[in-house]
Amino acid sequence: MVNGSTRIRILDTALDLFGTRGVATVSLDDIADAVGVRKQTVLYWFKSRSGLIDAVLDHAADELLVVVEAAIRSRGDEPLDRVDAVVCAVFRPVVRRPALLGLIREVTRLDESHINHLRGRLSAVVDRCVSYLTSEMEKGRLRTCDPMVLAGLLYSTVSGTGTEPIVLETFGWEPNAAGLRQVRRELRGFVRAALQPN
Amino acid sequence: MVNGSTRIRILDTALDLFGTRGVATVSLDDIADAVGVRKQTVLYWFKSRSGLIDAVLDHAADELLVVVEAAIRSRGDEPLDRVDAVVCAVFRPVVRRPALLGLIREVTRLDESHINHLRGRLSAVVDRCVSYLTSEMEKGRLRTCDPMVLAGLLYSTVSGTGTEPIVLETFGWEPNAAGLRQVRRELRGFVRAALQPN
DNA sequence: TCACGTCTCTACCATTTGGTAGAGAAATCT
DNA sequence: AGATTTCTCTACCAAATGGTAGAGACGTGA
Repeated sequence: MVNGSTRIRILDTALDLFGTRGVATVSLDDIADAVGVRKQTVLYWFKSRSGLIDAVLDHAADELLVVVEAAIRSRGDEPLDRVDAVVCAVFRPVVRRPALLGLIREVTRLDESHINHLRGRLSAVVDRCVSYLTSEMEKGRLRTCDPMVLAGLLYSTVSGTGTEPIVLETFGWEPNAAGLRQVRRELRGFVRAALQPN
Repeated sequence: MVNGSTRIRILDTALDLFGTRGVATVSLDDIADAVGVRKQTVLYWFKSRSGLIDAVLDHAADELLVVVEAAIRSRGDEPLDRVDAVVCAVFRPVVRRPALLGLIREVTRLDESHINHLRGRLSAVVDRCVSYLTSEMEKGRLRTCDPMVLAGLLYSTVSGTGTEPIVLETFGWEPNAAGLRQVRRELRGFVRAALQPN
């Protein structure tokens, strides 16, 4: 494979389009146009639309895993700081690559097969997060509650904030760099308050 | 209009399908089949697909407004209780009519015109929520922060929890009545902790 | 030079989509 | 009864979709 760049450009472009506009509304022609190529070129690199979707999900999961893994290892021992680091890490793609979380959220609209595909890729991180929260709760360093559900709540809060700028605008928020920093600051405070022990 | 039932059945069915499967993936034929009628009957009642979407959004906004308004008036003076009542109220459709919040969330995937349509219907409640949070913060009865962003965060958390059962399942959650009660309990605790003053 | 694998193209197809035209049944009004 | 309105139907259509078939351009190795 001498020239891998076309394949990667297709993958990147598809991720952006799927994540921002929704998988269902993006056709192979849309992707091909955005890459500057014909639809048949897309079908040369990926055997079908469904295959492309799986490949894009893999691509997204890879990006996300790297980000989260790095954040979990980053800061000191205090769990509130560590969760805070993950929140910041997951929030970064919100600014730099808004499509990423948007695509993960698309999972609710996909076929069973694609759902399972993505789930397989993400389950390791999810398990690690849950067991981490569990152990910190047992030590009394986080508010005691169901760690599984808490992990889901944290995900919903961060992902919802990041993927629904339109909704935030309805609440009066302004979509610029200062606004994003403001949202991130509030988000961190919100999560920190929600996890505080006792 | 002697027989309004067909129109209403179409509206109800479309709300369910749009909300659970996503607006883009549901065709007029799908809706007609589910109602037990031909596509042309749908187009008799609604002048176009776009018109149907707006009508369904109105329908959803109406349902949601009633629920929220009632909850806001319900309990005593304490803001944590009142927010709790709204959380419970918004969570109820999650169980009884999962499509409702799912449809609201679809707003990020819609055209500008539909977005503005829905926004117009919801802005009154949003404004009321924000000004309520503001006044309670000034009285020191809620954790002080940006009330607009907080309102958005609350929405994201509740709506994300309610519309992404698939994600919650990835976190190990079990999709049955007991599981839902569990999620609601954790959600209320989470929000309460996040809003506690100081 | 020739053969071969890589990469993108044009041309085409079957299906599905939103939408139009207009007929027919049935209730309602005069 | 006759006329009109309400409601649903069959029969189409043009455009867009995912996908197939196969040719041509291009570089590489023998």
